[in-house]
Amino acid sequence: MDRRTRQRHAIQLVLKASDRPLGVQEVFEAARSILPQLGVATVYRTVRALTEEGLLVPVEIPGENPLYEPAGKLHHHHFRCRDCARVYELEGCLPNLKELTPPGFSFEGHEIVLYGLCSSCSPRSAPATRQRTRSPRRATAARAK
Amino acid sequence: MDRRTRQRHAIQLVLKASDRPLGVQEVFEAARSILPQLGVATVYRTVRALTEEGLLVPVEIPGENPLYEPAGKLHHHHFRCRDCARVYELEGCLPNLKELTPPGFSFEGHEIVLYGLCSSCSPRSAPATRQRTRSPRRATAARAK
DNA sequence: ATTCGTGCAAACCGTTTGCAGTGCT
DNA sequence: AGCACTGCAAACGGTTTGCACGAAT
Repeated sequence: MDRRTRQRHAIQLVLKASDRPLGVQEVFEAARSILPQLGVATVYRTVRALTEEGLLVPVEIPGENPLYEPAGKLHHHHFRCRDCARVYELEGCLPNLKELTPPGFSFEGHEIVLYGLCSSCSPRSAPATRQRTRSPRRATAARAK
Repeated sequence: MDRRTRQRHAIQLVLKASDRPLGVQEVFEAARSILPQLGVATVYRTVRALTEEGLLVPVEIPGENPLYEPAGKLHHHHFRCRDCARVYELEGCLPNLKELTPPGFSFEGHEIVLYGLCSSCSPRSAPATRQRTRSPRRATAARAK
């Protein structure tokens, strides 16, 4: 995966321009508005390649299809809005995680996901810019061999 | 879902007898040894029903198919062994989770998953009972409407 | 006797893959 | 020109669903 193609460029652009992790379908739709003839398979292949090259990091939210964000960010976790389903980046982490590890087990990594309502979807302080995304796209799909 | 059928009984039995959350496929195989004519669809339907009835709780490990465990346990999280892929129950939780919530967001829940090697798979202290499960079953599958 | 639950197979849907054509280099 | 990358469509694999049979009440 070393050539500079339009499609690869468009896909990277979309992901870099987003302030939140995106799913393959979202990337596909966004990139398609730049490059109409783009196919989904290419998005899958490219996202996978970029991930293997270390330029992209998969963000796995339990029960959902994987999202992707550009690599190189500081260690962080995510917040998922139960209303608009968007996933936001969180700052910081917790210090005592390792303490949960049972004796005899070795601790290597962790994942934390917070759930709730984002500021746009909170009943009280709904800002003017309340563009809901209402993205319920979910799908029973596979997880690769 | 109110009748006491053999299959429902077998499925509940398998899940109750396990010390760790199980996937649908695992439940299927185990229950099948009790009730050979059992079909997968029934396992899916029953597990879903039991979950909706509040008797089962789904355990979602990022990037994997959902597992299920009997409801009624104390609040806890899970540890996934990167070698044998088994998922273990952890005790306890962390107190400061809410602090990670950004201003304007409302905190409702959280999920924590630890990764590493379980005691059976740790290089040093491998106990005699080292029955590896090496379960690489993973699959690109859907997540249902 | 009813009617719910089951088993089977087809349908679904996100993801992967084979193949022939396209466009980088 | 050579070959990596793309697009298309078929293949995959876990999960769901329609339908007719079988069993619980």
